[in-house]
Amino acid sequence: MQKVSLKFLAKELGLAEGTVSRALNGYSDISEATKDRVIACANKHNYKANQTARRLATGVAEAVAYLMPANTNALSEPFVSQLLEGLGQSLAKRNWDLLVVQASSSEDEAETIAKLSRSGKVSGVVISRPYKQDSRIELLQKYKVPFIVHGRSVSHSDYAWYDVDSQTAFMDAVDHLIVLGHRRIGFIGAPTYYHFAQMRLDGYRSGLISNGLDVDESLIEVAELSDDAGERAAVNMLKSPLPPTAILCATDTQAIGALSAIRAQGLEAGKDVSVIGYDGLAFGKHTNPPLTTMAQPLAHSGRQIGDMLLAIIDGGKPTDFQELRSAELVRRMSDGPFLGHKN
Amino acid sequence: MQKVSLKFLAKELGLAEGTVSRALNGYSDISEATKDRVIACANKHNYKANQTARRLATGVAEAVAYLMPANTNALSEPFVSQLLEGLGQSLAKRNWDLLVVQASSSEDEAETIAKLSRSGKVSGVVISRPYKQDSRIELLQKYKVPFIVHGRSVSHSDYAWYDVDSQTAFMDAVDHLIVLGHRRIGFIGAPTYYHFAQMRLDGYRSGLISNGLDVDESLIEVAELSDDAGERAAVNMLKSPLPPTAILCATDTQAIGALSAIRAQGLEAGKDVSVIGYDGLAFGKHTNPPLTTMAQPLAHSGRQIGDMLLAIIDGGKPTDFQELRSAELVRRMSDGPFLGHKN
DNA sequence: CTTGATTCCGAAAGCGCTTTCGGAATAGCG
DNA sequence: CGCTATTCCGAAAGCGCTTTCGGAATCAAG
Repeated sequence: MQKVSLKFLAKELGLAEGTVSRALNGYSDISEATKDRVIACANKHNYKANQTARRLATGVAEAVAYLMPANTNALSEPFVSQLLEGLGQSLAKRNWDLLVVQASSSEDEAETIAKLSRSGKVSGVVISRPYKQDSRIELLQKYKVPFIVHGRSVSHSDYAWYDVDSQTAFMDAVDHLIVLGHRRIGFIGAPTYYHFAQMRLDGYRSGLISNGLDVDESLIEVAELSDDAGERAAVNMLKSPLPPTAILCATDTQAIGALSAIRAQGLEAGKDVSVIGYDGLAFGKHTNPPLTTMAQPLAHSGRQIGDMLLAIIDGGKPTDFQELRSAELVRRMSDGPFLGHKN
Repeated sequence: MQKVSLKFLAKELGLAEGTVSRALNGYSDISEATKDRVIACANKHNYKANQTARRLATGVAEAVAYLMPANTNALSEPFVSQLLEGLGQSLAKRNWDLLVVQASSSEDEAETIAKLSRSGKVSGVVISRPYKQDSRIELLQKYKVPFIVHGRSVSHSDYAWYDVDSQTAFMDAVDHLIVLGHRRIGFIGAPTYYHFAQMRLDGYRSGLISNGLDVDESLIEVAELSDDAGERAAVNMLKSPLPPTAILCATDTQAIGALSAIRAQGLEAGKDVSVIGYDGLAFGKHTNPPLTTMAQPLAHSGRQIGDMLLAIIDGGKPTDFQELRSAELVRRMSDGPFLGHKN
C-alpha cells in the first residue's frame, strides 16, 4: 500500500505541498474550490497527516502526560482509570494524545520529569497525590512545563490545582459522628508526607476541637494506603484499653480494612463501632457492611482537569485555575448511633 | 534558558552535529575519547534528544497505544490500571511511550484505529476484550500494525494474543460445585458478542455435561458487565420456581451484585446459595461474604503483553506469540456444600 | 486601458535529529 | 619512505510537515 503523504496528494492534485497543507488546515488564502478538491482527495486516500512531522514543524507536542503515582495499589486504582478516561475525553476534543508515564522509583521521578520536559514530547503534565513539599512541582515550575496538580501541596498558591476539600470533609464527618452520640472518635490517617493526609488529619482535629472535645493522640494511627494497613491500624486501636466507638479513615481502602478488623474482633461495624471512609469508591456499596464514606465528586474531574490544563497551555495564568470541590457524606451502613459502652 | 539541541552541543564541542549524534548513539566510528567528551557535555547541559525529531528521522514511533475498552465500568477497572502499569514497565526498558486512546463510540473505533495507523504515531497497539468477530482486529491486520489482543476472538489463529483459559476455568468451577453436592447450578453470563462470554458459557455447559447433568436453559441469564446487572439477573434466577443452589458468574463484578441479591432475598451466600465469580479482583476479599472466584493471573500480564508486542514489532511472527494462561480457584466464603433444599 | 489592491498559489526554508558517504588524518606494512 | 588499510569525523541529504514570502493572475477602480 502506497503511503499517502502530502507529497503524494500534491502530485495527484497537481498542487504544491504547501498548498495542500494550507488547504487541509483551513488557511484563508486558499480558494474554497481547491480546498474542496483537496479535502475530497485526502478523504479518498484516507490521508492522515504524519503527526510526528507535524509536531516537529509546529513545535507543539499536541500531547499531555499523566504521571502515574508511584506506589499505586490495586484497591485505590479506580480513581486512576476514571481520571484517565476524563483526561482522554478532554484531549480528544483537540485530537491530542494522552501519555501515561510512570517513574520506577521516586528518585526516578526527577529524571522522568526532566526527560519529559527536555525531550519536548508533551506540552503539559498532570500529577496526582502531591506530597507536602513536592519536588515534582518545583521541577515542573523550573522547566516551565504547564501542569496541573490533582491535589495540593502545602504552598499551593502559585500553581494550578484541582482538589477536594477533604479538611472540611473530615470536619463534617466528625460533626456527623458527634451528632450520633460518639465521643471517642479514632482516626486512621495516611503518611503525612502526603499533604492530603495532613489536611484530613487537620480536619479531624478541628472537628473535635470545634465540638469542644480534646484530641487524644492515642486514638490516631498512621497507616499506608492499603486495606491491610488499615486493618492493622484498626486492630491496634480496638485493642487499646479505651477503644474508640467510631473510626474515621483517610481513605476508603483503609476503611475497608478497618471493617475486617472490626468483624475479626467479633464486633459489628455500624453498631458497636462506626466507620467512615473517604473517597466514595463505588465498591463501598458491597463491603460488609456497606461503607459510609465522604464521597468526592470524581465523576468529571478528569475532564475538568484536562480542560484546565489546556487553558493553561493556551496561555492562561496557572493561578487562575485553582478549583476546590467539596465532598459529601454518603451514608451506607457502617455508621450508627453510639449505643453505650460495652464495659 | 537556552534550549540545548544537537546544534548547541556541536558548537560547544567544536564538532559536527552528525558526529555528536553518532557519539550519543554509540556508533562505532567515533573514538572513545570524543564519545566521552560528548557524553560529558551532554550531561552537563542535561541534554535530552528531541523525541519528535528523532522519531521523524528514524521513522520509528517509539510508542505504543492501548485502546481503552469503550464501555468501561468503575468496578471492573482495576484491570485497566494493572495492565497499563505492566505495559508501561515493559516499554520503559526501551524508553518508549505509552499512549492511552479511547474511542468515544464503537463506530468511532474504526476511525480511531485508522488514524492511529495512518498518522504513524505508534508502532504497536494493544486492545482488550475482543468481540467474537472483532472489526478492530481486522483493521489492525489490514493496516499491518503490530498488535496484540488481550483476550481472543473466535478465529484467533492468525494474530498474537494473551488470554486466560476461562473455558477450562468454568469447567473447573462446575466440577468444584458438583463435588460440593450442587446439582442445580445457575450461570450469569455476559453479552455473547464478547468472545470471553461465549467461552465461559461454553465452559459452564461442558462442565455440566461432563458430569452427566443436563443444561437447563432457564438457569442461564445474560447480564451486562456491572454489579447492578448481576444483581438483577440473580434476582430473576432466585425467584424462579426451581432456583439454583449455586450460581456461577462470568465476572466478579456481576458476582458481587449476585451477592447483594442473595442477601436481599434473606438468603445467605455460601450456605443457601453458593456463588463463584471470575477475575480474582482483590476487592473480593471484602465483599459480604468474601467472594470465591476463579482468579486470573493478572499480576504481570501487562508486562508480558508489552514484551510480546515489542517482540512482534522487532519482526517476530505474531502467531508465535499466543499465550494461554490458566485461572485458579480462590476459595473464600461464598461457596459451600449443598445443604438440601429448603422446600 | 492603466494602476493598485486582492485573491490564490508555488517555492523554499526550516523544525532537530539520523545516517550515508566520502575524505582527511593516522596507523600498519613491506 | 611509499603505499594501502584503518580510524575518525565533517558535510549534506532527508524524514513529512508547516509557514513565510513573493509573485502571477484576477479584480475593481480611476
